[in-house]
Amino acid sequence: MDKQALRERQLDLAQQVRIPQSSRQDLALNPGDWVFTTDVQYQGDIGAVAVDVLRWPKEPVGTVIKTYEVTVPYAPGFFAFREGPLLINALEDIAREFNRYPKVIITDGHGTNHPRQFGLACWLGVTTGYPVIGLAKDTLLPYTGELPPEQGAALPVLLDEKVVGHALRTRKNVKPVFVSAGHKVSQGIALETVKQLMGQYRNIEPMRRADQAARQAFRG
DNA sequence: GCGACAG
DNA sequence: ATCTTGTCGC
Ligand SMILES: [Mg+2]
Repeated sequence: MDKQALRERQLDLAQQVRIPQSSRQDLALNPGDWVFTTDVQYQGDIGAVAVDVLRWPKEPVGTVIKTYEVTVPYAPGFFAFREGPLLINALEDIAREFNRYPKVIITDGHGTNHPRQFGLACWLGVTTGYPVIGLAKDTLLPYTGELPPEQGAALPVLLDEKVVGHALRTRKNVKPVFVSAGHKVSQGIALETVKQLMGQYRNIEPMRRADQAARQAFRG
């Protein structure tokens, strides 16, 4: 598939994305709910997927590591087609081996903060039906305004006057991360959920663990 | 045309 | 993302 065909595929699938407008249909996390956070490390054509499992709001349960072959090259704006299938594999393996299913998933990559409002978190949500939140360290779209230096400060990211995500300062005086809804969660709840997972570092706690674990897969 | 880009 | 340990600075 060429770029234009992939763009059309994204625009088509984007029709299936559901971002709740009323709190009635929004994500509601209760104590003990399962939250999965994913990250992937790449080495050649191998991808090591790490899935951090936690019970809301703060109890780390463990991290699962799985490796799969990677067949799709990276291209900005089309990241979902590369990383998405690996995440599906990992979720299927976890379901089979541990009989465990997430209430929400947090991905290392954007949701609606995307030129066609269809980043990795949207793709994963539409593909699986799970609520998904996108979390990335850089943004393709600009945010305007002066982001206060304090931890917890946030500013919206706009696309055609629509809020498609937020810049969130997870640590004082450090470059923000970017939070956006992927599927079945509002921008506001996505932001609040990530805020509650902030720790001492720029990366939220579960993403740090996933990053660390995936990295570990290629060492010893 | 320039620039610049999730992982 | 990867190549990669110690070192510099807030
Ligand atoms: Mg990553």
